[in-house]
Amino acid sequence: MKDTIEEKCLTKGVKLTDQRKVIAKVMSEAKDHPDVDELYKRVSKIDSKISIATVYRTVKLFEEEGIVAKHDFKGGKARYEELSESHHDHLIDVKTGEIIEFVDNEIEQLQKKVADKFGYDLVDHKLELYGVKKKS
Amino acid sequence: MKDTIEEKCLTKGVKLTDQRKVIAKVMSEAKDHPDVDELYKRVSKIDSKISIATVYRTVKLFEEEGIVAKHDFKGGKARYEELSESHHDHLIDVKTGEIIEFVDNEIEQLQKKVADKFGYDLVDHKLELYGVKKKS
DNA sequence: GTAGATGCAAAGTATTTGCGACAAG
DNA sequence: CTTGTCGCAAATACTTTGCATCTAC
Repeated sequence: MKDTIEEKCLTKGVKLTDQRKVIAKVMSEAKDHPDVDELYKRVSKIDSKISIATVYRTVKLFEEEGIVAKHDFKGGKARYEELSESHHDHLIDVKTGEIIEFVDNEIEQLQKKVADKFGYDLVDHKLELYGVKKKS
Repeated sequence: MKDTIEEKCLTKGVKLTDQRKVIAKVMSEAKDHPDVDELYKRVSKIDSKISIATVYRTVKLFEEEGIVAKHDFKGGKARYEELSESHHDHLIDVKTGEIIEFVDNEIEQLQKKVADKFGYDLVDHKLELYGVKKKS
């Protein structure tokens, strides 16, 4: 049930090198949404011989295999997170950069309906809310 | 009522140079969501002396002034569109790249509700649907 | 007249890639 | 073995910037 990234690689026939294992571990443990630079820093602490090119190649590979999700939040840098079975969207605090994950099935349904209305089948979607904490 | 980009510049105290007028015109006439390269091409046809640096500087300025919207759709390049009073979201055909604009007030309301639930005031949001045309 | 805009080319970022050496299946 | 991966540095792609010149207001 708890499909780790490593297990998914085996399933999908992705060769499991030492480097990939380290990167998989780092991504699994990440509670945030790190960019490649950040991943590289964390990975380097475990194995300083891993190059940033490998990190780039690996996250791209994982993304193509549907193992991790890539986000292009504001800021130019792509950020990644492990893909779990439970889909969620993001609420981003524009002041602090903090990211809150949420799910809203009602919105999900409406999205399907909209796509349907235009004659499309939804293959993916992205919903980002940008907000500021209330005074209250 | 029909605030042109030029009029908005005057209102906001943005200096109206010849270059900016040309860029404003091109953006106003664009029915699609061009990236800077594409804008530069169109602008060049009108005045070939305008540099791409100016296009970059101008779209950035317009964005900061709230005159145009910047989108980071898949593909690395930022794409722009004139901001009209009517907000809308995007449905992107993953096969053709075609972009359909839509509005769904129900979804808009739910977004506010979600932000509210977490104690946030919504300042912006981004909703992109990616789909493929149905066989039907 | 003066603050701000432009063009050009050089400098930044973020990401990708060619290549010889190397390792997983 | 053989195919695919890695590290490295060079190359790309997109965007920003320093500086001297020019222009809208």
